[in-house]
Amino acid sequence: MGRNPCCSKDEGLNRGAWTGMEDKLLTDYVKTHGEGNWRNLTKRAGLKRCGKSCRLRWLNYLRPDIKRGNITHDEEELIIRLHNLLGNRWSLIAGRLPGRTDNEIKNYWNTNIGKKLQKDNPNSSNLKEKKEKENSNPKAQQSDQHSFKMNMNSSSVVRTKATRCTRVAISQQQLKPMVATRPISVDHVIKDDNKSVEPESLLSQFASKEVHNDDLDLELDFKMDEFNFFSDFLNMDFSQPASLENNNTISSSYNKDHPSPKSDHIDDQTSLLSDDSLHGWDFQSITNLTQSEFNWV
DNA sequence: AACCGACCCAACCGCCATCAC
DNA sequence: GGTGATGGCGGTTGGGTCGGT
Repeated sequence: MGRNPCCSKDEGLNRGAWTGMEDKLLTDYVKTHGEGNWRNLTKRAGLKRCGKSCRLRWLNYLRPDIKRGNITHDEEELIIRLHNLLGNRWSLIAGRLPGRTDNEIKNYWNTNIGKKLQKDNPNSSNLKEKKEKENSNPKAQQSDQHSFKMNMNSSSVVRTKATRCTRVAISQQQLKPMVATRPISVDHVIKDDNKSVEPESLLSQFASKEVHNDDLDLELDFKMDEFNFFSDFLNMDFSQPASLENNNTISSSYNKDHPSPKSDHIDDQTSLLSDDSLHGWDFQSITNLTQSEFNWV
């Protein structure tokens, strides 16, 4: 059971389509006070709407930077590429299409692209049929889930569930080549005996081969903001057609309109994903990383 | 003109993650 | 660590519109 809805139906709140007056109240309020604190906003702005509804209305409709309608052929192609890569991660896809909202892209996919693709590939059963099949045959469902897991190895879809990871258990053999090739920021390192070790000391030990076999299975606290490979990856400019081609190798430059989070290690952001700097960080690396024997804690 | 089904899309719902206490 | 509040996300719904008969 989940939580109760944020606004119950008997609170006397308005529902359904928004009126022009409501839009104006919301727009004026957000322009004056900024986004956020949506629940309080409804009272302060004098709106009889639940906060969630206000947030959605603002994000999907009232925001000044929103493009509406007329999704271009280029945008459609980009959506297809991104969907192929990310699956139904509409917010991530929308993040790569300036002015487009996740809701709009989701609707566009469901009403246009999805059907188009289904026409092109009539063998793929539709969603309803799939669900009915699952309901009538739970074993087949389990099997499907199993094959899905197995197929993750070969799938091009990157599962991007936004989960913060601050700790990873890692063995010396695994860490050593990483340290040798990439700068990794480490807050502190805990050895098996629970004694903390200064990272610089550890790295220099690696460099001088002073770490012995009994130092295996270290636990690191990464500064994940700096170890930002996945966010770097997701911030790539996929609008460059070459981005997803070239067989598993990323060859795009950064989208300069959407710079990546700060990195202390990379001086020139725009060159981070250039051919040279990407050496060793291609799709195969992602696969290797996710399939590695790290114990993501 | 009236009916009906298909389509579109704004809005809603339920769940999850995170944060503050 | 537990709990409630809040924001964010993806899936789904339902009302309006359009086109065909």
